[in-house]
Amino acid sequence: MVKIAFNKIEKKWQDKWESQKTFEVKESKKPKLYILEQFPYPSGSGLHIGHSFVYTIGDIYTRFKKMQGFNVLHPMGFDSLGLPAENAAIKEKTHPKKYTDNSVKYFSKQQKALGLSYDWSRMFWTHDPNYYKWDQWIFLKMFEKGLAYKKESPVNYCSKCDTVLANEQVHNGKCWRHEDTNVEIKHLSQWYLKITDYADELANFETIKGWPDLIKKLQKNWIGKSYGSEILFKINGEDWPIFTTRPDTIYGVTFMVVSAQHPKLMDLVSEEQKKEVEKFVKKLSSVSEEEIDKLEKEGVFTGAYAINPVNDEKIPVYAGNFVLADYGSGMVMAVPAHDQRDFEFAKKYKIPVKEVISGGDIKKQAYTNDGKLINSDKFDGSENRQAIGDIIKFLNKKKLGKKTINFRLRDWLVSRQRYWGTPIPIVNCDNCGAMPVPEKDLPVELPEKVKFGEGNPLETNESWVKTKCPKCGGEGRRETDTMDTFVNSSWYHLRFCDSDNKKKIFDPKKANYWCPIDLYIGGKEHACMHDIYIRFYHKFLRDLGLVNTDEPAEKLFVQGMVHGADGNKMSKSLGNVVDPMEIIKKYGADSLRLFLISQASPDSDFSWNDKGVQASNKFLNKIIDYFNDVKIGKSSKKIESKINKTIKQITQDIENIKYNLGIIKLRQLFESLESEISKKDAESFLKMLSIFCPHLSEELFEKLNNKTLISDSKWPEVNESKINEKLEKVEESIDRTVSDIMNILKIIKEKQNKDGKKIFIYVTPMEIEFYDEKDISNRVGKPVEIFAVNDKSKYDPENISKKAKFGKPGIFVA
RNA sequence: GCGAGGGUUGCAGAGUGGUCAAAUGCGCAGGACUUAAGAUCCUGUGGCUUAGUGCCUUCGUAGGUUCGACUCCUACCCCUCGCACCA
Repeated sequence: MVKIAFNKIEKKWQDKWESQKTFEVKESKKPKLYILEQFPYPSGSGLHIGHSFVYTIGDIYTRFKKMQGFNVLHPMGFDSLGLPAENAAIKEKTHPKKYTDNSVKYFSKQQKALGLSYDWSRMFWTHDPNYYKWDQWIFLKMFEKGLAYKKESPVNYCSKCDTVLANEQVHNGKCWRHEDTNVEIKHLSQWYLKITDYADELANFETIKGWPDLIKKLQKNWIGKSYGSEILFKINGEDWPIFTTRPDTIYGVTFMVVSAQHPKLMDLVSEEQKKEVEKFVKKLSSVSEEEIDKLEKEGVFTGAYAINPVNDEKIPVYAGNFVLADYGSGMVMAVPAHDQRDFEFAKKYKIPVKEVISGGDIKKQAYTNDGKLINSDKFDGSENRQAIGDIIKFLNKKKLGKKTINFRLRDWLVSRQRYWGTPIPIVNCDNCGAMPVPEKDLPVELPEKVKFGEGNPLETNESWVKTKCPKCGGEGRRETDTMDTFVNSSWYHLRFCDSDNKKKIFDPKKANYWCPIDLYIGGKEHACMHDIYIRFYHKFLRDLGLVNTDEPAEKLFVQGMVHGADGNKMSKSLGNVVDPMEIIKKYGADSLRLFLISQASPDSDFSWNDKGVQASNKFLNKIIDYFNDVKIGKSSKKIESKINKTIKQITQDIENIKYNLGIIKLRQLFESLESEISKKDAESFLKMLSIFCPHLSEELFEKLNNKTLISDSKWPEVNESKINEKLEKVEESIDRTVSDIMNILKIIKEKQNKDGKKIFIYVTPMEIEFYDEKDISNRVGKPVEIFAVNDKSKYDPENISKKAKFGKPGIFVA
């Protein structure tokens, strides 16, 4: 027995793929394919099992398609700007750049240990100024087109850190570093990207037919296109627009609610109510919608009154904790009789409830069904659905209302008051305002010398902040906000097409050759954010004429989550985390890869299972043993049939990314392999195995005296004429016969306390050539004799051969 | 709270209208090999029954549709993901 040390051969083949540039590609006449897994944030703790899983899924598909003759682009890079590097700077006093560079090194080393088929020559990281230069360039293009603009909006703020906090840094309303400090709300003027200009196009899913329904549903609800009306209410002589889908209930409005986080809230508040409103606002901390929904609905009277445009009624305005400042106009009209949330609020603050749609009983709860209007002046008696249009027409004439489409999707707030992100290329000048940095001055590089831990780090480097206004040449100050790191990952798929380009963001010719991504693989947690942002950016770059496709990806594949062995999400606190590197060390990368994709369907969640990896490892060891002993010569008809059938099935399974089912077929094929097979069949088996377990397959392929790489070889083709269904049927009946014999043996042991000594089998003459005495004897553990039913010399004391049928031989146990 | 997905036999998981007591792997049991253990191989693995048969119960819980449901519908319970400054 020649044992193979997995770790040794893995290194050997990884080095060969690298030195032979096996997976490096360039544009060619061959049909192209672009396969991309969402690139990772290189966290300091290294690769986790979920990473190994996604990369393996993409790797298998890449190797498969390459062998089928496609020109496959499969790149990898690092989304390396982000909060963890900055947190490390604060907590561990390392510089984010140093922290990140180390992480990237560590991370890519671990990725290589998995034997992934990347074109590493295209690798980049987003904290490289050569990359984020183009983030800035896109920002300037958006600014030029009015898609980047400034607006005031609320943020979480810790007075002790003197810093804006991420949601993640807020724990139960307190700062992550100062448990005794309440997080406050502060309003800052911040940069937004006008993604809503693309909302309508993003809400069209015809262009992404290859995406899973679940993602399309999530995006649809997230974008939330709704048809309604905008109605103007006057408050202190000023117009306040509100959005509603129910203008039919406008006569039932008994109060208004403005978001407690609304930047103009204090303008409304009367002197008498000021103290109370301030107290109320101070209590609020988070800007998260999730929190808002879970909160008890509370409010406080502002002292202001709005005028209902249909009847000039005076309506009290409340500040509420459940209205979003960013959605619509940050104010809603409340109709307690016909909206449950408004109803509960009205009961709580003893606000009148006015019924305007008949048909319900509004004493205990709101009536939300249809009916005829009442208490609605001239609209009394009309059906409420009908009234929606009529009331809008009426308001439209007075220029106080109009039909409108509203999106739940909000503009993208990209400003971050943090260091480790792309600097926003703007110079603020007292005379000229916010001026774009000229293209020739890009990139605006992050200064290395800054202080962490208090305030916005960029503001601590005065010499960086101070600059000249690009327009008037006077004194200017650089924008110290950096961009949300989601910006970096919104167009990286295009940079991969031409990652070395020093002059342009990318060469459109190259991008148009490779795009769209044919298979994009990622997690469902990105459905509403990244997966929408990347579509938005792609469309924007299309409108600049840089790409000629409407969508970044033809097909999206959403992989499942790997849970801990206890079924829970892997987490340090639960102690159920599995480190892929330890598994590789112990069992080899091939075993890990095989386990990850054979355990469950790649698109469904599954739980880690130590025994499962061992089983994969065991399977590979059996394969090694087999190839040590096998005689390369001629294959039997049975094996030829099996091999070809397996090729046919497995090709389909891989195409459908049902790798788990493919592995089962490969295992079944392996179980039936015989001690002698042809070189071609042996190679076909290895080729099918190679996309899952590339290292071992290369090694065994080499042992078959091949000088070339299995990774460069051709995917086996099906020879339909070799597939023999009759053979397969016979095999099934042999299995059934063995099982029947075992059953009979069991029964006579139990009933008659008799041990069967010898088995006699009577088979039809047509089948007898397939029945092998030694094989069956081996399986049932008793001597076996097989006769044809028409054999005159057979031993058959009970005349059982008479009962034998095709596919069901007679059995006599002596 | 809202939106999306899911709950299958001891475990991990296949299976979306009949061919399902339900693939495959693990675990467990019996047998072969071995001085023995391990590895490997064979067989079995819901219950009862039977010389290879037949019957009963099961796919989160409770109902419903259907000649027939793990698969379709309704309600409820539980789990996972997302909710806009984590990536």
